[in-house]
Amino acid sequence: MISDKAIARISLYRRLLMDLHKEGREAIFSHDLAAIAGGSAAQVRRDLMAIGYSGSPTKGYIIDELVRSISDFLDCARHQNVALIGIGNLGRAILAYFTNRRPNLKIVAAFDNDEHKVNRVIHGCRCYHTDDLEKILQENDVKLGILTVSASGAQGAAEKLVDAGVKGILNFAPIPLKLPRKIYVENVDMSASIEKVAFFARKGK
Amino acid sequence: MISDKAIARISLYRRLLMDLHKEGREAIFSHDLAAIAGGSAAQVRRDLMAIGYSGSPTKGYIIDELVRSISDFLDCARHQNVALIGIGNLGRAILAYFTNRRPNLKIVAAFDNDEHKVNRVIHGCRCYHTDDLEKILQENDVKLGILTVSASGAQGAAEKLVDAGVKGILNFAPIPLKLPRKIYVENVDMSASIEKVAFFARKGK
DNA sequence: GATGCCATGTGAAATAATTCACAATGTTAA
DNA sequence: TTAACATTGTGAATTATTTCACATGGCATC
Ligand SMILES: NC(=O)c1ccc[n+]([C@@H]2O[C@H](COP(=O)([O-])OP(=O)(O)OC[C@H]3O[C@@H](n4cnc5c(N)ncnc54)[C@H](O)[C@@H]3O)[C@@H](O)[C@H]2O)c1
Ligand SMILES: NC(=O)c1ccc[n+]([C@@H]2O[C@H](COP(=O)([O-])OP(=O)(O)OC[C@H]3O[C@@H](n4cnc5c(N)ncnc54)[C@H](O)[C@@H]3O)[C@@H](O)[C@H]2O)c1
Repeated sequence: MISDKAIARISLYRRLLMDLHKEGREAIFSHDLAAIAGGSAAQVRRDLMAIGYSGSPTKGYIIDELVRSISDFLDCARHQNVALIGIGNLGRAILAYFTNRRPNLKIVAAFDNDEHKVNRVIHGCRCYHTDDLEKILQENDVKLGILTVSASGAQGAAEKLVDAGVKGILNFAPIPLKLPRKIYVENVDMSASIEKVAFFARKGK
Repeated sequence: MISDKAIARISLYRRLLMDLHKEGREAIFSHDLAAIAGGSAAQVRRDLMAIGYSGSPTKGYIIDELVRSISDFLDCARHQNVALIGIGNLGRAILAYFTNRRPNLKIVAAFDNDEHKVNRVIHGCRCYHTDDLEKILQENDVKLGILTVSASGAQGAAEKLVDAGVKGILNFAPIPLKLPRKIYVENVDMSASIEKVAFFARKGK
């Protein structure tokens, strides 16, 4: 099985390649992509090996073909719907950002338990009360969730998502979730990130 | 040298331990902390070995002592000032969040190149024009930066930070920065994170 | 049409991270 | 007092990830 680090890099490659493609660039060598992505050429080649795309030793990788290969590998055939739980500061920022960005992943519904936030439309996304979560998720075939509720609500909200059939969660709350093993959870721990920066900026890596 | 993954976990341990301390808990065993933090007992013990704190085989780790040990290890003696560049949706969410949260890391100034955003005070933080960045950072002895500008502005803004003496950057822009090796950069790539979730939720890990 | 050049793809080696497993230790209970 | 017990700290083993290094092959140049 491919590592999650590799998937993150491949996702980054795609984004960078799409930019290059827009600028009219047609092909790229592993060491150039590595320089742009901040890795090594060997690592780029290994990652691309995993997705089963072959470049040519003389031209390198043909950018539009490679982007397509990455998409075949990463994306689901049909697009996947995403729910966002917790329409606070961070949740709204994420809503604004993801709107019309990745065609393959679409935030189709947002939830909060604060009455002031439900029944509004924020950045084109309808907001519901968490009480309606299971119903709305099943209506929209949602299998992915982004969790941006406060720490105290995170575990409960995550369980609601799982009960509603969600298979993967991107968790921004600063606590680990206890969920069945089969649910894939990715934690984004910004507090740890800034502390890492403070530590290594001081001590050197 | 200690790994950056270990630092992230240690930062998480501290947060969890502080919560437990508030709830009145006095001591904890490695396997209990592991269960809460979502890791293995052996890993907890290894991590704590790195910071030089020893528990007792019968009581486990004394929580307030351990928190102090972690802080001695992670934190700078004096608190460290942080600058935030890019007062957009994400920047404001981060400002709101970090205000009065970590006493040791304080966002003391925010910057943007949009005239509408400068000279305001957002969540208690004064906003300046990026033209004044170097001056303000040196006046406030800022060595850390959080970068939340749009992708197109990220490289330039990062260079401004480095010129102003910043040693570590937490980068939310979706492109890798090209900076001198000695600058520590931590990238938070939310797009890659959600694509990871989509991938592994579908394929299984 | 040979030759040199350069980049790919990939086994193998190296390095990094995690887990195993157990001696050492202090506590409790008989 | 002593035996049984649970947990720590840590060398060693294991597993994961990255890097090395080179055979292979296409293309330009002579
Ligand atoms: N904003 C940041 O920069 C930042 C940084 C690090 C971590 N986080 C974490 O991200 C999460 C969100 O942060 P934020 O700044 O947006 O917080 P916030 O307080 O602005 O928003 C939290 C939202 O969650 C809602 N909520 C709380 N409990 C809920 C529940 N059980 N069900 C449904 N909705 C619920 C609240 O009504 C609120 O709208 C928090 O867990 C926070 O710790 C945020
Ligand atoms: N919001 C999210 O959920 C999210 C998710 C993933 C990545 N990001 C990334 O985080 C960054 C910020 O996202 P956002 O949603 O806050 O965007 P935003 O457009 O709301 O804010 C960007 C801010 O940066 C400022 N800016 C642009 N160029 C600048 C420069 N050279 N100097 C100073 N200020 C400058 C703009 O004036 C604006 O205020 C972007 O790079 C985005 O790609 C955001």
